[in-house]
Amino acid sequence: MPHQYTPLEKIRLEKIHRLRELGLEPYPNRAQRTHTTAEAKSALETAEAAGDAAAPQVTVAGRLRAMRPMGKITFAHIEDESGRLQLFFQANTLGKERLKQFNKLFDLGDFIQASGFLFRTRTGEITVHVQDFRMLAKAITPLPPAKDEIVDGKVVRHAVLADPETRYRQRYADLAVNPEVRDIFRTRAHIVRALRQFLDERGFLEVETPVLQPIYGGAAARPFVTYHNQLKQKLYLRISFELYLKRLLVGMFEKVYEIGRDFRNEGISFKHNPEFTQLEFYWAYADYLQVMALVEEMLAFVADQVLGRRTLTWQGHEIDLTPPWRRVELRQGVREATGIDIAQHPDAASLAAAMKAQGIEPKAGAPRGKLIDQLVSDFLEPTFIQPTFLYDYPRDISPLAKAKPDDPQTVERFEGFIGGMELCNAFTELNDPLDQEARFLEMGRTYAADDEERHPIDEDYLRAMRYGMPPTGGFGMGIDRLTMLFTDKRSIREVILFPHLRERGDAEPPASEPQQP
RNA sequence: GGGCGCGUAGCGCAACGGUAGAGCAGUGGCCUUUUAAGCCAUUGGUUGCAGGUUCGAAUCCUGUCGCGCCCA
Repeated sequence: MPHQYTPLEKIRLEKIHRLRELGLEPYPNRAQRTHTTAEAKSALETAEAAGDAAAPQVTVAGRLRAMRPMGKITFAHIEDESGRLQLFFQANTLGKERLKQFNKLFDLGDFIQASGFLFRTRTGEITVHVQDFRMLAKAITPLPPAKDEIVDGKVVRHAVLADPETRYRQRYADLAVNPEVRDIFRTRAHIVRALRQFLDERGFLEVETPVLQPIYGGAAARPFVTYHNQLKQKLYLRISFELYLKRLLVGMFEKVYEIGRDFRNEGISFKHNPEFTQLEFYWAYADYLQVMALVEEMLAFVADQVLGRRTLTWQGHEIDLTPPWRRVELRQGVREATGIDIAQHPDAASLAAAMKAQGIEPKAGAPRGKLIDQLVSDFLEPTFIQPTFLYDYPRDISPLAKAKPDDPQTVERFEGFIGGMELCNAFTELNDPLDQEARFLEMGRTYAADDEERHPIDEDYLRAMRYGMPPTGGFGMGIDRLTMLFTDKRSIREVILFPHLRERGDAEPPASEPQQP
């Protein structure tokens, strides 16, 4: 269905028509910007500092964000990515007709260009005395008006776009009127840059592995399924990179990492988006304790780079990322929190009975590992506000981790928590192909055929393991959640540019449905 | 998946059973140092959608769609 223009939009369409009648192209191909608004301001400050008599001449460009026509003069503000700048339009300089064109045919939200000399107004604000101006791109739809008022030095925003649904569905409008939202994504980029720098400096090689995989694995999650028409082959969008990155260790790379998108066909919540960004690295000849030390160093480095300090405030909590982080052994942590010693309960039935005895309702039909997972999620995770490593996990929820030499029921694995949120997961990688095969088979028996976390066996991965993989420490971390911590956001949707929402009735249906397997 | 809440003009909101409103934005006018500029006038609504109760529904009820929060 074609767009129905609103009355406000129709007025602007009419203005486009009038601009063209006047020979003023509302969508010219090129701009002539000489200075960003920030550069223009510093140009004047530099000239003033040098005692320069001549005012700097600039051409600036940006979105019109405020207009104050006052008879024979008009004040306006434009905004570009570097900030805002005031423009001064005067009938004496431009002529009455040109001023009227600006007042009548230019609207808030339009991209414009203005040329002139810089000066300071009576109040001292750096301003362009406009000698020429032109439309760069006419906005037909009015942006939600966001007026800022400075009260006691604080910016008070009036009537800003705040509805979360509109903000996520029309992120472009959100970004256009809410500069602090743009800052979130600058921080996010900075975090990723710092992670790359840290790993690159330590000899890690950045690689790219398949997103489309014939067999999914490496995590406990349901995949998205797609289909290659010509190969007549079912493919899965990856749920993790793990099995491919470890194949690279077989291939003699010793330190590899990948930053990319994982896809999990699961519920959407304030901390889950169906596609999310993950960092995984694998480090040959290292174990999970070395990985632990590297990780706390890495996050302290990121904090230094991004925040310039090692503490951050998240949802009212002062969080200190300075190493070393608190370390909690899982068995001991569970025992202290619940009074249950999981080592005394080697099977699900026994553990479930112990939980009931403590007044905890065990998840029906869950295997032992999932019951332990339940205890961790309910009793430990929420208490891990300061950075905490929880280590030594039960074997049966960790099919890719290596058992402890003295305790075959427990694997060398840790998870990192901050702000009560799981942030990362790591282990000494299982590199014994026979044990790995046994684990896969074990998973197949333990999990019901319809369990979403039951995985098909990746025979090619086992083949790779049989060629030999060195002892290795591996690591995975959610970049989205890390960004939430660094930007003090409670919802993952605030740190993803275009989060997934349920389809609205007004969406255009695709020309043809994608082919289904 | 369950519970609670929200959906009113482009935006942020009011009206909570009795004529749908004010502000900002818009439109017309006045205004040569403003900055939520000001002043005068003015346009704009199938109150998410579909039913029901009622003399009368934005308001109460049911369903539905979307979003948010809490829980699983």
